[in-house]
This record gives sequence, C-alpha cells and structure tokens, in this order.
Amino acid sequence: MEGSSRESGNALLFLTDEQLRKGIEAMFFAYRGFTADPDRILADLAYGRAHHRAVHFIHRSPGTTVNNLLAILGVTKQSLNRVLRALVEDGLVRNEVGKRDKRERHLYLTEAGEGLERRLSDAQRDRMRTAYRAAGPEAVTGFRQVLEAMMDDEMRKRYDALKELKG
Amino acid sequence: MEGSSRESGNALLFLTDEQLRKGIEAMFFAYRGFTADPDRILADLAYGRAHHRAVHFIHRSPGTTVNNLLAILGVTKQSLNRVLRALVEDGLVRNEVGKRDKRERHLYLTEAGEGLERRLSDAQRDRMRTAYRAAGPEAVTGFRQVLEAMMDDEMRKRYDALKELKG
DNA sequence: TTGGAATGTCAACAAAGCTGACGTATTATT
DNA sequence: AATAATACGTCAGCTTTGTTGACATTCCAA
Repeated sequence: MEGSSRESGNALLFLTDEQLRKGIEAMFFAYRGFTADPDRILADLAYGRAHHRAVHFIHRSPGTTVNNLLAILGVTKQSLNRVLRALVEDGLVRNEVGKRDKRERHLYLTEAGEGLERRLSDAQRDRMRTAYRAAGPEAVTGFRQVLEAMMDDEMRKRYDALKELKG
Repeated sequence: MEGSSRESGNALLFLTDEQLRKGIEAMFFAYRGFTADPDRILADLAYGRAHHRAVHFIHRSPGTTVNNLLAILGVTKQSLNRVLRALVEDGLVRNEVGKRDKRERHLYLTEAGEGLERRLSDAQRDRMRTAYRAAGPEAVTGFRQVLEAMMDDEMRKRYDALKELKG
C-alpha cells in the first residue's frame, strides 16, 4: 500500500473542529496545572509568575543581559525592571556591569536565588516527571513535537538557543 | 528481551533535569504561540483573554450557569462578572433566568457572540491544525496524553466532562 | 565628537485577578 | 412558617503584571 499504514509527519490529516477544540482545551487546563505548584510557593513569598520566569531564565543562562531576557520573556523593560529590582533588593539576583560593554548588565542568581529556583523548579519538574511517566516515552516525544510546532518562529529560535546550552 | 524495546506507559523512565526543563520551556513558549493569534484579534476589540475564555466555554456548553463557568475558569465571581457584564452589554452573550431554578442564570452566545467565537477559534484552530499536521498523528496522541496527565484532578474532570458533550 | 544603543527610572494607566461586605431572589431545610 | 443556604450581582479597594511616553545616563562606534 502506497502511503502505508504508518502516516508520515506531513500527511494531510483529517482534523475535525472537535479534535482541535479538545487540543485547545487540553492546553488551557494543562497550563493551569503546569503553573499551579510554583504559584503556591510564590504566593507565600509575595512573588508572582513574572519573578519565577525571570529566575528561571537567569538560572538557565547565567550572565544573560537585560535586553536578552526582555526578548525571551516578551515584556517591556519597565515591566521586567520592576521584577528585577525586587529580586535584586531581596538578594536573589546579582547585577554585574559588562566588561566588554559597560552599558550591559549581566544577571546572575545569588545562592539564595539558586535556592528559590531549586524550590520552584523542583515542584514544576515533579509534576512534569509524573506526567511524562504516566504518558510514556513515545507520548513525550509527540508532546514536544507538537509544542515546538506551535511556537512562533521567533520563539522557537530562542527555545532552540536555550536547548543548545546543555544539550 | 524482557520489557522489550517498546516501553510501556508506566515504565520507570530515566528523566534528567535537563529533559524536564526543556519540557517546561516548551510549555512556556508554546503557550505564547497558542494565545498569540486570538490576542491580536481581541486587542482590536478592547477585549482580553478573559473574554475569550468566557466566550469559548459558553459556546462549548450553551446554557451553562454562572457558577459552572466560575468553576471551569477558576476565577472569582467578581472577576467573571466584570467580563460577563461587558459581553452582555455589547450584545455577545445572553442571560436567561433558569426555569427549574430561578436563581440560576443560563448563558448563551448571541449570533454576534457566535461570530466572535468563530473568529477567535478559527485563528486558534488554524495554528493547532498546522502544528498537528507538522507533528503527525502519533505525536498528537502523545501530546494529548501528556497534557491530560499534567492537569489537576479537578480540572481533568471538567475537561472530561466537556469532551463528552460532542464526543 | 556626535549619534545611537543599552539601561534605568518616573509617571500614569489598564486588564484581570483578588478579598470583603452587602443585597436580593429563590430554594431547601427544619 | 421561619430560617438557612444558594445563586447571583454589585460596590469598594487592593495587587500583579502588563502597557506608553518621556527623559537621563552611560558608553560604544563611526
């Protein structure tokens, strides 16, 4: 049989509105679960998701600049600045003037910052791990493939750039 | 080989922190893409994501009550009320006093409301369809499995309840 | 040396969440 | 019949996190 029983990735699938709607709802409800555990931790600390995201990506790319973080998070510098200021004041993030370009500020987590990052990502990874194990390795591959296909090109570049850090 | 090369769903997987972090980042960036298209449409209309969610779930469960919508969206009645009031004033949502229980208000989209819902979900489904086709049918199954495993139990119940509406 | 880039900061505002309090029907319970 | 509970709406005030716009500073590079 030509085309065969194992459809290739770019086969023209028949996708009903219902199937697609279910996917949309799955994203909605799953994202709630995805953020639920960190949110609980953050609530006690008077921090929000914005702080979590900043801490996450600074941990991921130590020494990243404000501008780079801005682009990854997709917010204005004013919005990010408020969050960063709080984190610096609370001693979770360290600010270092660039050596090559002294206009730039390189961002690092302090030990306390790394501690918070651990707490938050432990919680989030626990849920992710449980979900991955429940679904199985093939499902995980598919999960990642669909998510990557769902990103804007610009964001996929940034996502890939992060991936290459520790491969 | 016992266990075989095709690992079962509940096999104990070796999942590195890096793999899990990539999953977390994939969720973050993909969710941005997921909401990007409707967000652009909504911006022109002075509506936000909250309005989109209300419209989506009223479309999905016509005649649903305020209380039910509250539970699905996971917000307070004050927050939802603000959104609903705007939608009713703008003639997108219709409010009907319950026949069996007159305390309840059943919610329906008007024709204009259905029109907006179409516009929004067309945009969102286009992206979902493109992603599904790019990733292939097996990936789609895995995608859904992981997302469902990631939900809180409470939310999975609501998600399943929606699924059963039109199968 | 001058232009532009990167950063920080001030002010004002908006969306969308929250809590708490209160009112009004309506229904359920005792 | 009286009381309690439920469903909904609304007012007031607060928080987080985003937005613009304006402006100063620092510093690289042409």
